[in-house]
Order: sequence, then C-alpha cells, then structure tokens
Amino acid sequence: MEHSERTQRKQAGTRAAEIRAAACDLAIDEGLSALTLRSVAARAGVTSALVAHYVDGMDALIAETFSHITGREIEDVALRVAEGSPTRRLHTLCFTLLDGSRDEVTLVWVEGWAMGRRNPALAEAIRRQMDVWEHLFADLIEDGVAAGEFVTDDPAAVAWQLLGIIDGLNAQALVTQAAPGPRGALIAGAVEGMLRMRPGSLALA
Amino acid sequence: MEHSERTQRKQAGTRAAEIRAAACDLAIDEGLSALTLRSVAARAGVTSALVAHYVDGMDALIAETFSHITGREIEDVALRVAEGSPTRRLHTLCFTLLDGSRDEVTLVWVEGWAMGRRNPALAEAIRRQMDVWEHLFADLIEDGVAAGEFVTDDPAAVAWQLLGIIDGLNAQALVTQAAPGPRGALIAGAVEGMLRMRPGSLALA
DNA sequence: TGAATTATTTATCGCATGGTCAATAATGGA
DNA sequence: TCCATTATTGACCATGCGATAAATAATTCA
Repeated sequence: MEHSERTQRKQAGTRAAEIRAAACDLAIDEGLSALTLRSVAARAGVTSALVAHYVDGMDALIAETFSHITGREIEDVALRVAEGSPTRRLHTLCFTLLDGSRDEVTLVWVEGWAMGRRNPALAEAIRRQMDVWEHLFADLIEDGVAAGEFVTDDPAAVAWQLLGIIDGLNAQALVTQAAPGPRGALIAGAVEGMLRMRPGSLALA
Repeated sequence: MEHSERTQRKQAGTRAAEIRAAACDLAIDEGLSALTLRSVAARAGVTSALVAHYVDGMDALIAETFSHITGREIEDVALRVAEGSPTRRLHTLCFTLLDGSRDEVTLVWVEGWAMGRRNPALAEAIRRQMDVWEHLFADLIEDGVAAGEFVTDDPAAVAWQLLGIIDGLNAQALVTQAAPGPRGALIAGAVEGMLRMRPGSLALA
C-alpha cells in the first residue's frame, strides 16, 4: 500500500515538471544524497514507480537537480553584480556569496563533489556549472583590469582561485556550526592581495 | 559462501588492528564512502561478520578511519613546517598542502563533509581535526606576528580563512581533472594580502 | 590427552535502494 | 455512450546494506 487515494491525473509534461520540482525542494531541504526514487515520490505525492517512469534513472535526476539549483543561484548572483564599478561589483560578489544565506546550496555543491565520483552525469554537470562561475568571475576581473582597478596577467587563474576560496570557506561553515564572524570581511584582504588592490579598497567599497 | 578457506587465526588485538588498517587503505584508494562491512572485510581477507565483531558499528569505523588518515597527514605536514622563519614556514605550509600530492586525503575530507551530516561521530571527528589544523596555522601566524613578519589583529580568524582557502582549492582540483598550473603559486598573493606582507615576499620565500 | 576458551564463519534477518511490468482507472474523442 | 489512449499504481525482483546468533574450528592450558 504505497498510496491511500489516487492522486489527480495530470498531463505528462506537467507531472514531469512537478516531479523535478519536488526533487529540487527535497535537495534544498536535505541535500542531493537524500534524493531516492521513493523520497522524491513522497515529496511529489505520487508513487515511486511514477518517478521512475518520468525520469531517465536516478543518476540523471540527481544531475539535473544539481544543475537546476546551482543554475538558479548563479542567475540570482549575476543579477546582483551587474551594476557599478568593477571594484564595487567584486565587493558585492564576495559578500553576497559569503553572507551565509546560501548554506543549502553549499550543501548541494559539497555533496555533488562527493557523489560526482560515482555519477558521471553529475560530474559533467558540476564541471559545466563551475565553468559558468569561472566566466562570471573572469569577466568581472577583466573589466577591472581594463579599468585599471585590478592588476593581474591571468584573470582566468585568479577567477579559479577566487572560486575555490569562496567554495572552501562556505564548505567550512557547513561543518563548524557557527562561523567566526561574517565570512566576507577578512577575505577582502586576500582578494586585494590577489589583484594588487590598495589595502582596504575592496572591504570598504 | 563468503570465504573459500579459513584464514589464519590471530590474536584479537592484532586482527582488530589489521581490520582498521584495511579500512584506511580502502578509504585512501576509494574514499570514505567505499567503506562497508563487506568491502572492508574483503580487503582484510576476512568475513564481514568478523569486521562487525571487532568494530563498534560502521559509523564509528568510518569516523576512526577519518581521524587516522587525517591525523597522519597533519603529523607529516607539521614536521615539514617545524623549521625556519615564520615566512619560510608559511611558504612551506601553503606549497606543501597545494602541491597536488594529497588528492586522496582531500577526497576523504570532502566525503567527510558530506557524510558527517548523517554520522554524528564523524562530524565530531571532523571538528576535532579541523581544530588541530587551525591551531597549527594559528601558532605559525602568531609567531610571524611576534617576529614582525605578519600583521593581523586576529590570528585565529586568519587561520580559519587560510584553512578554508586551501581546502577549497584542493576540493576544486578534485573535480576539475587538471588544475591550471601549480595551485600554490597564485595563492601567495592572497596570503600576502591577508597578512599585510610585502608583495612577493611569500612567493619567493 | 582432554576440556575450556575464543577467533572465525555460516546463515540468516530486516531494511532500503533502483528498476520493471502488468493491471487499473481516468481522460478525451468519435 | 463506448472505445482507445495513457497516466498511474501495486506487486514485484535483485542487490547491497548493517547487524546478529548460533555453529565451527583453532588455540591454550591443566
């Protein structure tokens, strides 16, 4: 007895969308590793068989869900760093990503790194999303170099570094319950060092 | 039929040690998530029931294995950064941790972060080991401040930041097959910024 | 040698996972 | 109204997991 009363019958497309949405909700609440045929089914209010019917294997659903959640995040962030001087935009970028309001997404990333080793589709999705992030960072850095606000001869490398730093600090906060103070504050000095900025110019931007 | 011929009978303590060693080997080769009653048993050349007999539950074995592997790592590293000026020691620390020769251990860390959410003993072990790292970093930074080579009013905070940065960069390298160049090179600028060091003083130390 | 101890295995149990297939019931068109 | 289509379910299967109890075989000691 997996279901007491029959759920309302819907068009294939809408039901498929509902199931994917349920997977996203669940991953946000409990992490990628909580996605199973049955847990997603329960969240969507349907049978596990129906989930299996609409999805091309759990590995694919997990990879899709990862892409959807992280894609939504990067869209959000990209909007916020669209305006202002490069220094101002970099400030917004760092402090937005480190303000602790995205811990659910961080969990998705960390679990993704771990699960990606046994889920090729997920590994591929991770690489793609990291590339998107890298471009967002690199474009911003190039703008700053062109404007004379940053100094570096390899914007792409700095972008990767910065991405790694932010991921690492967020992952760390995931484990140690309370982060010591706002994470964005001290990192400013590091970024200023990487981009040869005047000390304090990013922190106070 | 789990075993063809009976394995040699050994003293309880010896066998227990062998099983724990097998768990470490396996975790290094395949990650913490590869540790199951049966996989550890196979690696140790015994039955899964014997592993269960010598261990206080898989969660505990996983936590123990994590502590053992990461503890061994920090001992190694601590030895290497025991001598020289603070700047020189910090240089050694960063470049040693970022030279890419510890990717197996990084996998253990990343999987630990993910699995720790469902394994309290592991979560506790992670917190303890991170504390040990934090102290290693913080002591070094305090030495540097005392020697006038570094400038900061919160060595502990810088230590956490630096730890997060290194973890993040290593985790990143775990996913993107080939890291773009040596990871340690560019990070020097960031650390110089965090500790108000003269540009280039760490990179060339 | 014989008996007590104990290291080890065999044979399970209960549970959760991903996945399949035939049966069922709701929908929509003629 | 009846039929064809199809969304949905229920009942499975095979596998892997952690764990346990009883049986077995090697060791130790009197």
